Amino acid sequence: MIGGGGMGAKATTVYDVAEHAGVSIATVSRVLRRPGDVRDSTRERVLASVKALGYVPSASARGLAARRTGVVGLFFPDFDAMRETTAFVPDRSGAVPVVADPPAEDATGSDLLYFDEVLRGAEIEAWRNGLVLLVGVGRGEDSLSIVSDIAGRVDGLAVLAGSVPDEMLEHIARRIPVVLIAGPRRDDEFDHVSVDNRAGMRALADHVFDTREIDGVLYVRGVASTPDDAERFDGFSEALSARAVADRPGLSVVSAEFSRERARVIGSSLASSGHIPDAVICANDQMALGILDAFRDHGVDVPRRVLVAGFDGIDAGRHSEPRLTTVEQPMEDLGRAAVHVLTQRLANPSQPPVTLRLPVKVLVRESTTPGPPTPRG
Amino acid sequence: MIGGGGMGAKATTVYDVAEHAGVSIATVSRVLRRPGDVRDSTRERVLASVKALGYVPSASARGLAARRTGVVGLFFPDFDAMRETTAFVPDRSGAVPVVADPPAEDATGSDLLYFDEVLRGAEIEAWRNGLVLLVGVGRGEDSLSIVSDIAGRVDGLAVLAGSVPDEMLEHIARRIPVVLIAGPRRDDEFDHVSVDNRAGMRALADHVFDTREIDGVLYVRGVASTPDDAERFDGFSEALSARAVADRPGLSVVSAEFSRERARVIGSSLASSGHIPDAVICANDQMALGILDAFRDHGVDVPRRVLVAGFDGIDAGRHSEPRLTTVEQPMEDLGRAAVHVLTQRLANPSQPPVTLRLPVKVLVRESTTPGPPTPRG
DNA sequence: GCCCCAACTGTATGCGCATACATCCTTCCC
DNA sequence: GGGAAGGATGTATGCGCATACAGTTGGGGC
Repeated sequence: MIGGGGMGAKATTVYDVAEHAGVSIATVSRVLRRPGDVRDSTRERVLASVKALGYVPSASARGLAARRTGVVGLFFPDFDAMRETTAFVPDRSGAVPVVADPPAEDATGSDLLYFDEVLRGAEIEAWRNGLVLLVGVGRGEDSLSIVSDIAGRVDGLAVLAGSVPDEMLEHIARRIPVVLIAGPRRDDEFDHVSVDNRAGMRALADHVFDTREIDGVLYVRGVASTPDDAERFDGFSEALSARAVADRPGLSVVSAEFSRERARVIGSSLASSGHIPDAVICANDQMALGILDAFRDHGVDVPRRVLVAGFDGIDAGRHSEPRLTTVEQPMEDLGRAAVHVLTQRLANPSQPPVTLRLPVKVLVRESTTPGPPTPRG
Repeated sequence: MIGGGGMGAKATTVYDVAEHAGVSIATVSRVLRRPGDVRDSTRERVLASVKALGYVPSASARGLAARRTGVVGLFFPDFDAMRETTAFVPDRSGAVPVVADPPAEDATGSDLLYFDEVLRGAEIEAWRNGLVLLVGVGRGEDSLSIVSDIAGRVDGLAVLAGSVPDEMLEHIARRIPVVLIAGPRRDDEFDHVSVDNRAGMRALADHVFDTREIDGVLYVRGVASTPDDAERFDGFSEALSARAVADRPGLSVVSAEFSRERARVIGSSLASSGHIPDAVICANDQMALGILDAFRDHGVDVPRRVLVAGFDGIDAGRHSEPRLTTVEQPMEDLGRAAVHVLTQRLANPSQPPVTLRLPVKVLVRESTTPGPPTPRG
């Protein structure tokens, strides 16, 4: 029986293959690990036995003996954690519903897409180095045991900064190399990979201020305790103070905690109070989209009445009306860079801590481009 | 030194912890595996040593001893394989480019997004079962060794149907359970998880034919050798033959191999020849988008002159002009179902092969909705 | 005060493979 | 044809943990 997989009859091992091929287990092992060390005729005989017996080497045993697993881990929190608490129940109904699907603005929760790209990059770079990628998603209180579990399975671990307490990171780092993704440069011994939040926001703000005369600007912060938010705000402040006092815009700052909905509320009260600034710059795209939502609802013309810009380069920003000017982060490269740094450290454990700053790019779109609107399509 | 991770000084083991805590390794193991079996005072002492020494259990050793890894694998091919052959080279330039980002139709290559959702579902279901997810992406000729490698690391493997030769699957299945995703019901011993392609396309075609009088219809196939394509075509044929001969549309069939570009070429020649059917139904969204591209270029009005529909529910179809009517596949549920089935089989290896058919949904959008165009935004 | 049982803890072993080292077999050269 | 230098293969061991089983301890009942 083919589908019986591994249970019941125990899986075949090197010993089985060795006996079947009439060689020692060392030879079997060599055929699989360093085929060149084995005579052609022997190798073929062993491979025939491997096929005949359906032999697949146990990575556990291999990892134990070789003291390395060939796996790198990627860990990030699931901001959307509470979404799926239900057990999976197969639905066997046969009817196919036919429903109208009216145009709607993009759903939120695009954080996951963010990770998807990082993950893809990590997988690519892992593959290029002959490694396999293990993904771990932290959910609530289990997070700690999950990271630890994963740490035991891999040769190196990439962790989204802030998703794991420092204490745990240090614990893990005593066993394997750890690289932090999207974290700030900190005064620690970890390797880091991140984007240049400060320079990106600086460039974005400069662009907005250069587009036309801005008397008042609103900066919408995210969660102030996060490094990303802090760095972006620094970049913004820098742009502001770089301008001559004469044409330096008046500044208001408010926080919407990276939430589209909260930003929408803020935008609404702004619009209905009539105190609309000349530009709104947000620490991420979700909040910028929330601002756009509110302004559209209140008939506030973007970009003619007010310029709006975000940060991240999420997909939804390419489909909004108007399309959103933003700072594009190289998500996939973040993932690649993380694994890249891990392999470097694995190859050379004693090298000093590395910090990679990936460059970003300002994408100018209609939300900060006054003038004749670009025709769609 | 914290960042030194695992190299050089060898990682701490149960033996170290046991000695530090003044107990035997069995007790250390029990503290981690079945805390209830150990006296409170002992447990606390051991845990203190674990923390003090930075102990993280080796999953390799654990897996070897316990004969299970606690990992499930997900394997799929990278259709976009040749994209990233370059090594990752960190870019350290400090300048932030500011570039205009004109509206553009979505890039292709959305296949990956397809997998992203499956992956997410698989991860969720794995987590719910106390498992970890290992992802493998097949690329070219390495694919075979990659699958085999992964098979050695996991307790069960979910594989996208068609991405691995049957021979290899059977080989692997002698060691661990294998579930095929999106494959057809076949006469084999594997477990299967797929969507109801036939019923979905049947419902889609019925919808199109019911929308208004269709005299001539073009069906655009994908790669005819794939099960998905075959099942969808069956569903389409079924819808056709279910109609009274009197109002059964004339049929043309052509293949664009699931490619947007090829479909665009087909659409162009159609438009310039003047032989435009009343409806075009495509075996996937990418091809439907290609048709839309061509018709737009040639000024053919969709949906007034011709109805167009696709299959898959990819994101780009929600942003096209007009938006694309399609059959939405529950990608995430596919991933969840696959892992669900795996856990079932792991729990009960002797159960008969399972086939799960997930329901689909027809999303009716403007590409098949004649009448006043829905205002955007 | 003694015995028995339950709750703990320790000892010993094997999981399946990689690999250092020993052994045996070829070739090749003088 | 003898021997040396590799080349090919076999032998023995340990990787770190889970666990069956043996051993120890502490109470409780009589």
